Amino acid sequence: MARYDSNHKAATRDRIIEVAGRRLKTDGIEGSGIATLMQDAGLTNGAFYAHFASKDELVAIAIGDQLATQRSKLMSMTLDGVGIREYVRAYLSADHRDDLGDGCPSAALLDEIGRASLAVKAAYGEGIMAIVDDITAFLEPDDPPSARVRTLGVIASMIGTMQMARALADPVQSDALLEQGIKNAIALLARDAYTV
Amino acid sequence: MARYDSNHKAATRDRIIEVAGRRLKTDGIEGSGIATLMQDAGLTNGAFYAHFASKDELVAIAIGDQLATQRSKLMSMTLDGVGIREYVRAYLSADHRDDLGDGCPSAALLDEIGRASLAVKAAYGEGIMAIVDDITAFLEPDDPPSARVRTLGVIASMIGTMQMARALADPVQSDALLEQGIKNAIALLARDAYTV
DNA sequence: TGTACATCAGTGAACGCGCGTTCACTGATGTAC
DNA sequence: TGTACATCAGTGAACGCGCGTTCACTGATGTAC
Repeated sequence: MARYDSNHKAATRDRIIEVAGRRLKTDGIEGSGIATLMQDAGLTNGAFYAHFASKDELVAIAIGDQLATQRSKLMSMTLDGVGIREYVRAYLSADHRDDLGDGCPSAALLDEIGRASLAVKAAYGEGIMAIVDDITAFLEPDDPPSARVRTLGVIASMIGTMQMARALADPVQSDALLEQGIKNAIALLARDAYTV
Repeated sequence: MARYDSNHKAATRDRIIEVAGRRLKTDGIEGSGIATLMQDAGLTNGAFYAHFASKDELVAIAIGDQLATQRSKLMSMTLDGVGIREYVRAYLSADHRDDLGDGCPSAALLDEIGRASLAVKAAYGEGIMAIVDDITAFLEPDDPPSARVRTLGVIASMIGTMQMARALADPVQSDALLEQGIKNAIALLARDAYTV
């Protein structure tokens, strides 16, 4: 193979992490094999261990990367009262429901993360809490200790709604649930913002 | 092997379904192998196909059975305003979070169900909707078409909260989230019951 | 009453396959002389 | 300028293992005569 410029290997590693994030969300952690992940990145299975110590390490990194991507997308929006409602509507949309690969890693993987290694859970916890902190800073700049957990509660509610919408085979029920989920999230956010 | 009385085989089948439900919730669908499931039931792998056509068939049946069990437990309670709050508190408790095997199949498996076969999703949809209908009949006996989806929304919210509580490695955050989830579920129920 | 046979739930070895992981090797390039 | 060697990202075959599934067989019992 060719000799590459100094950042080639790092770029390859980043590419693996990115395509792995997508594949994990589509097929699940246990449903995604090393050979498939590497093929997605245009490589063969053997090269994997030149970049990562184990599948578990990649899973932790890829989940952290997915959350970081979600976070920066979120931070590029204006999260005032209007912006947050827009975000809720986009999150609980049929488009998001039907697009696992581009979607939220929590909705795609949360119960598997609960069963995963401590390393994966730690990476997930850090990533989701960074998002929670950012949103909370927008919603309640005074940031009382209880504000973070209220934000987290709304997020958890939205994740459960999306998972349920994906599990229901009946599209009418699924669509109706998403609509209801939007109302619920907005109600909880209002409650959070204006009552203690 | 012995010749058994007429209901022996049906009893064995029921036992497999029951232990499979527990194992699936603990280890996930992809994480549970036939050999392990049969060992749990005190049998060897080969006997599996005398009872079920495939792993997928058992998964669909076991998930349906888990939901039916949950339903009958729920129906043995008085689901008035007080009873439903009690149920929410029991659902979003640390005990439930730490006991996968005896717990809610939705919280344990919902994202995997979303990726599963149509047969599994259909079994899940029927089971969860039966529960939703029962609860709705208690909460809003007039049963307007929108009442079911409001009940489903609260359930989905509780499921997401439980999954998040299980994914967080930090017990302080996890406990706080459960507390918040109880408040949220009760708020959504009140909203559902008294506003349109 | 005693013997031969049918029944059938369950056994356990085997099938091909994909898993995570290892490793000897490749081959295009940069460097040394 | 031309040749020999070092580098190293990536290849692809192989490892032992567990997967879902198949199947010839077991062996305790009930039935037939």
